[in-house]
Amino acid sequence: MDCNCVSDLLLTPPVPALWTPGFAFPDWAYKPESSPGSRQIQLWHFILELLQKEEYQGVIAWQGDYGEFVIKDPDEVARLWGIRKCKPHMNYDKLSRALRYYYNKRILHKTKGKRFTYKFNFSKVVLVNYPLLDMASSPFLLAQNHFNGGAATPDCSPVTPEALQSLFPRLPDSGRGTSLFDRGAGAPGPEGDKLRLDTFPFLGSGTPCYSKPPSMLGPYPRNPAFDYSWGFNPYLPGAFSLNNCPKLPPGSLYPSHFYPNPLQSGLSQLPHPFSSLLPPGDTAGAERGQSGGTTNGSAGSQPPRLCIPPYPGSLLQGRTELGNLVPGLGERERGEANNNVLGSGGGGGIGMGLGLGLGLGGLGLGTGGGGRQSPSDRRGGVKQDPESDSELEITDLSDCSSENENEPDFPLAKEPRLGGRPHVLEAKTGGLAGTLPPLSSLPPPVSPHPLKSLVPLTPPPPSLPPSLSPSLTLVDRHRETDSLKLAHS
DNA sequence: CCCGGAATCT
DNA sequence: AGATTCCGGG
Repeated sequence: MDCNCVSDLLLTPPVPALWTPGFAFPDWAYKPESSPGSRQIQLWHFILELLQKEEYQGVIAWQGDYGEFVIKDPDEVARLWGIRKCKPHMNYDKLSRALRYYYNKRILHKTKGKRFTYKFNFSKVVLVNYPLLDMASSPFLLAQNHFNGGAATPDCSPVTPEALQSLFPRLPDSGRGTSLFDRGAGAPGPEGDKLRLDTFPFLGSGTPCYSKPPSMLGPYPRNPAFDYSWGFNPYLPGAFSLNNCPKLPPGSLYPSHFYPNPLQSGLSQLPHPFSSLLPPGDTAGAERGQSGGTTNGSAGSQPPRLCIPPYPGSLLQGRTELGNLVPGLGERERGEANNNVLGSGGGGGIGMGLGLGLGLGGLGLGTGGGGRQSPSDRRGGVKQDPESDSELEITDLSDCSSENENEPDFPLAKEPRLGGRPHVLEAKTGGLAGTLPPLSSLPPPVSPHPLKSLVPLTPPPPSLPPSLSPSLTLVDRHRETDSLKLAHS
């Protein structure tokens, strides 16, 4: 409280009246402000956040295996983290300690032999946020799950970041530079929503395939298992089903209050996946282009949200599995218990998929103008120049109470040492590579996964671009993971 | 760098 | 609980 960090501000979403705490991260993963105790963003969220922002590609980026990322600039990451947490004395050593802290939780593990390289266990990450998700139901997760032969290796049974990104995709044009600390601006205007609706007839204002989250329908216990702060609740009937879609009033498909995102400064910045369909120039935030991000994100409008009704085509046409799942929700427990889901692939739901495969891979980064403006770019600057940080918007620590630390000063603009540490993957990142975790390393498809038949192959609506064909992407990705799996064996 | 124990803080 | 801080050790 004493720390009026940017993060604090950002983590305080304009919670609409309809908002209930029902949709939030599990407690251990994220404490919304309303909840007692720590409300700070967690490190791994922050990491994901950074990874997601194109402007931080120079600092941290996906690299190597699925889920693997490299901290290209440890000091910078630490600095950003320190800023976020109002810990001026944060450094990589401490940060890495905190990362190590995740090993036990199996959210992260270290890629041995590669400095500054860690790997997300996306299965865990997903589970954390979608604890009820039956891994057996997701081709991605399933394939990934087989990765380790179902063994309970503490190591990776990672869901591909790709899969994760299908859930929480990084906006291909994230180059518009919503800053990590800019939460408000660039909210998808009505235009954007409209467009999306237009693009997806099934989402059309006339027939919004959305149903109210349980929390909206009535009170339910605040069970972490029900928390979906990333905005998309796979367990919502409307999420997966084309049927039984209670209609919302026109225009209410993306009501900001419907899926307000508590992770305001974090994953909430994840854009609507469909926004990648927006024609260039349309998007609300497009104006930012090269400005290198916003200066302050209080546009007053709603923050960008992730309201993802997964693409229905990739879902079972029926509601069945979910229908079966949902009633059992209450019995599920939280946290680690959900790890079981990983191994308990067995009989579970079938082919309900995650509604992923939005074909992001086919979309250009379109990050439009300006090229990216990695914070590390300023490494060419001078250390003593406090201004050099201003372009980051993150660096304003004036709000940071220095009660904790008697020394108020952050190591402001760090000494740019572009040549200092090895900058991995600097060249390769032409466009999309920076946005998506590397897929290129994957071997070519080998053979269809036997379970492929479980994947709904419903053809996409005609209006859908080919790249969005879920049947294609799903299968393809399935193959990818499959072949990857083979490669590992 | 990386690891993990321990004390401490919030 | 989730860090943060410190630290000895590899």
